[in-house]
Amino acid sequence: MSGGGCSIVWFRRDLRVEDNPALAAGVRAGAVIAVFVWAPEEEGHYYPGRVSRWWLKQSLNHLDSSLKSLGTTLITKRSSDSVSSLIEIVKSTGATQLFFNHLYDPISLVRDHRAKELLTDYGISVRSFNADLLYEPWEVNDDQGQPFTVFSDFWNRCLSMPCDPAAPMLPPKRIISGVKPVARSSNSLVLILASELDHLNTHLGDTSRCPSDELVFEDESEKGSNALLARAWSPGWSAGDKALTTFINGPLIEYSVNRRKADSATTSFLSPHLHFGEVSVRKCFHLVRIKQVAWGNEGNTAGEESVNLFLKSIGLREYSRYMSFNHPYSHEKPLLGHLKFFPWVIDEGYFKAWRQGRTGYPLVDAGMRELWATGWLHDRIRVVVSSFFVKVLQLPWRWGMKYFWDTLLDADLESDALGWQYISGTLPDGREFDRMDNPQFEGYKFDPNGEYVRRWLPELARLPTQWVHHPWNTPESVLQAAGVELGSNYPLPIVGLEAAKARLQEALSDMWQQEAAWRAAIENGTDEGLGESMESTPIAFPRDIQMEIDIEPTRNNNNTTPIVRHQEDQRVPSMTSSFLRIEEEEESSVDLRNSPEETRAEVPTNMNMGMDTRTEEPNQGGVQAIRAVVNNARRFDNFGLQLQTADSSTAESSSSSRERDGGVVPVWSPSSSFSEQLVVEENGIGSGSSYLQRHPQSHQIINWRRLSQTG
DNA sequence: AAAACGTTCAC
DNA sequence: TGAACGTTT
Repeated sequence: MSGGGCSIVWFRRDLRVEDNPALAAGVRAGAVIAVFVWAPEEEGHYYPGRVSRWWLKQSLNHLDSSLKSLGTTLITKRSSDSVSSLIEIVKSTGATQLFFNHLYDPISLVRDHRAKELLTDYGISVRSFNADLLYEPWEVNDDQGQPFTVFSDFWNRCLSMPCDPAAPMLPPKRIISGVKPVARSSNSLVLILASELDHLNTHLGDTSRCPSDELVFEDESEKGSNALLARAWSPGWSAGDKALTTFINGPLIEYSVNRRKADSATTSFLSPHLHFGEVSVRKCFHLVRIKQVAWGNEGNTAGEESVNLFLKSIGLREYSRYMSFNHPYSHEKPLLGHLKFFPWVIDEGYFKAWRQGRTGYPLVDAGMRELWATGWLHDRIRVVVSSFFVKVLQLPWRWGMKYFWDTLLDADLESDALGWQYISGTLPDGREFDRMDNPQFEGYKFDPNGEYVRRWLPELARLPTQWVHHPWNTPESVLQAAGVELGSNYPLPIVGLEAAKARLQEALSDMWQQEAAWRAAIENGTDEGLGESMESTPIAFPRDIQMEIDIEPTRNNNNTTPIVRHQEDQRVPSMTSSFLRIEEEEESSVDLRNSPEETRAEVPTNMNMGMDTRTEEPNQGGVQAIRAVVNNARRFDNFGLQLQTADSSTAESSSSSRERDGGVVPVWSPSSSFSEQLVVEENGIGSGSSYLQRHPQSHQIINWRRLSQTG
């Protein structure tokens, strides 16, 4: 035991006892205080949605009972500031160490770093681990030591790393509790236990001074809907483990064949378990690999192919963290900068029709109804509905992403950001913006027999398969026989595909013009005005959208209102009933104002940072993370919460490294004034030349495709 | 056996 | 749309 004190194991999205390095370290170090802090206000816009909160609640209960059977309990805290809560726990328990596992979203990057700094200052020994990824983002680089910019290259490298991902660890056999159990009711057994523990560990902390808060994850209105979820899903790590085994021994082998069916029960259904870290990705990877080898030996190529495909989806999850780490704005800003100039259609009516599954395109509508009803959507259908959203309706992608966030059971900021950016054509390897998918064709591809559509759109149930994916040009007699009355029973398409295509072309040429003008303005050094106006005109978003599907049919299909476009990437709509109200100014102030180089923030310019990656130095992404966080900090400031990073609008980042299982983890610390040079200098590289000078293309829109080809 | 042609699927 | 793969000539 080190130092006689006990350690805090801070659980977050790693709600498992198996293969949990932070927990293992805590157990190794002695007595453990397991803690979960619920501070959703820290997430800003991304207050978790109803179904996601439901899952979390179940998962925490499950973890608590697992911990209890191992000898301790989960202390839960309600907080508006995780780090302060940790400090309070330290004070009340006398803990001397803190262990936690890494997260990679921008808010976590900074929050966790702040936790490290403050608690270290407090004399606490802090260590953090990788529990969420096969490899840490900073471990995967190209031959020049730069982060990859396309998925396939990234994933190929992951699969050919010199070391295999760490083998999963076994769960601890027993945990010595760092807190004395408190007798909530007068339970003599608990008291006996407590005295026993006292006997064993005289230095133990005292939970009576560190009681758990009751965490509230649902309000009365949500309880009914949540009750249904339990029929279909079992949150918690052991159910996740079971799901993993079931999948690997069953549907995995057919994965490649079945993946095109919209409603097949052949996906892994692991995503919510993975989101909350109930299932270890590494364990998943190793088990799947074992199967792959076995099938390889048998010459089962279909099985091998399935494994490759499944691993690829694991890879995309990895890549989403990788992107988030390297480009922390990717959940709110397009990575290819020109999309900033796309004239999105601001039409709440379209948005509502999409959410309610009343667009007039059966496959899209079926998907949206399923999402609303169940919190689940097959991966293929996610692509269909989001592509429709962006290309046909041309609604701002972040509205759609936010809706996914609010409604998906496996809502995951990093994965969803990657998905939507991919769909929106804002990634170098994403699909082209001007390619429009046809929901009718996709319908026959993914739902050839119309079963999926009929399940979720009962009004079309009697339509013959031949017509079920395009009721708009179905003969009147057939419609009548099927009891479909277009425009009342089921809507006509709210936007015709041909019209949408024309509109898209127009919008794109508009976008390129704007982009060219912007670029010209920059070259003339007069970008201030344009940039300023761009940033300062956020589009107001409807505040209280009723997400309930109202029964009244949408009759106004012939949309006569002129299309409103806006030259700005959207504010994220705030649809959840978070008490945190986001005010106008904070969103658009993704402030790129203080330093000139900030104007290229959405373009990843860190591709040719000449730094030595052997030192595992965090790249530019970390710096951007800090910026993002400073913004968030400011956001919190508006609500009277205090974050130490918030006081300066510019942040300096310095980096240092800490040991981690023999490896080195980049640690980011925001301090008083921004200087990217410092980062470089601390590396002992390229001192003197500023980041900007080394990046002449920083001010330009980079053609990523070209770049990635030549590179 | 190489080339031309068709099919499929994009993260 | 075009890269990758499979099939045909």
